[in-house]
Amino acid sequence: MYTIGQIAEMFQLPVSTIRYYDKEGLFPDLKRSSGIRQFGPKEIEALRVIECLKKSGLEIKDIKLFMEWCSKGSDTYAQRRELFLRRKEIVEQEIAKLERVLDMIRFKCWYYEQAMQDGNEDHLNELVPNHLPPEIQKLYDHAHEK
Amino acid sequence: MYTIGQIAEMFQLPVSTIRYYDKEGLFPDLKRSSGIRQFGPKEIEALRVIECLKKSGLEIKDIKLFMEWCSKGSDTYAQRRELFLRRKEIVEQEIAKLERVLDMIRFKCWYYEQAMQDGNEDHLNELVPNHLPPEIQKLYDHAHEK
DNA sequence: CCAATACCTAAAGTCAGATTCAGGTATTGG
DNA sequence: CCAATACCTGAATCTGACTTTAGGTATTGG
Repeated sequence: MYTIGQIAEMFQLPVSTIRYYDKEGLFPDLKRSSGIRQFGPKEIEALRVIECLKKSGLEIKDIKLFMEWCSKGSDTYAQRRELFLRRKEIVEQEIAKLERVLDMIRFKCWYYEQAMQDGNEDHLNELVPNHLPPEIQKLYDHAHEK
Repeated sequence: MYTIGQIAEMFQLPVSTIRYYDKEGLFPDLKRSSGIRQFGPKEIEALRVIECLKKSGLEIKDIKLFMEWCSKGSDTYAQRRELFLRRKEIVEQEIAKLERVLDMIRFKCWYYEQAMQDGNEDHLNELVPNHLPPEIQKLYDHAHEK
C-alpha cells in the first residue's frame, strides 16, 4: 500500500491532481486508514488506465463512469470492451489527422527553405499549385485537400 | 473577397470563433469596408495555417506572433522555418505517444474479450505479466513500460 | 516529546479557448 | 421602402482540468 505522496512520485503527477481525481470519483474503491488514502494495485492500474483514456481524449466524467463499471464486476465486460473499441477508432483517427498536419508542416519547411534561397516568397505563391516538385506537390495537396 | 459568414461556412467554424481569432490578432492585415471584415486569399491561407498550428499544439498567442512575422516579410523567413521545424518534432512525438496509447487500448480490447469468454477476469490478473500470448505480451509491455 | 513534514478538506482561483448576450448598424431582396 | 437577415462591439459567461489557499490533523525522526 502507498500514500498519495508516493503515488505522486511514481506517476510524476502533483499530489493535488491525484486528490482531484479522487474527488471526481476515479477511485471508487479507494480505502482509507484514519482519513489517509491507501493506494493499492487496483488504484495503480486505475491511474495507468486514466493516463491512457485521457490521452485518447476521454473526459474525466466519462472516465469516472468507466471506473464505476470496473467496480461492478463481470456484468460490464461488454460495455468496457465497447468503450476501448471506440477509443481505438478515435485515436486512430487522431493519428491520421496528425499525419496530415505533418504533411502541411513539411510543406511549410520546404517552402521557407526555398524562400530563403530566393530572397522572397513571391514566385512561390504564384507557383502553388501545380508547378511544384512532385514530392512536394504531394505534401501540398495532402495538406490542402478538403 | 468573402464575408465572415462565407468563411465560417468554408471552414466549418462558428462565426464567433473567427471573430475571436481576429480579436486575438490572428489576421494582422485584415481589411474592412464600412466596418465589415473582408477576407481575402491571405486570410484563407492564414486560417489553414491556424488549423495546422493549433492541431500541432501551438497556443493562440504564439500563432499571433507567427502571423506578425508573416506580415513583416522576408526578414522573418528563418524564424518561421524554425517554428515549423519545432512543430514537426512536437507532432512526431505526439504521434509516438498516441501509438503507445493504442498499444494499451489494443491490450485492453484483448483482455475484455478473454474475460467475456471466461466469465471473469480473475485468472487474467494473475496471468499478467509474463504468461500472455507473445503478440499480446508485446502490447502489454509496450503500454506498461516506464 | 515535539517540530518538521505529510496528510486532510472545502472553497476559491486560474487558464485557454471559445460562446453567448445585449444592444446596435449595414445590406439585400421583394 | 422596409423587414429580414447578416454584420458589428464589448462584456460577461462557460467548460474542463487543474491549482492554490486557508485552516486544520496525523506521522515520523531526532
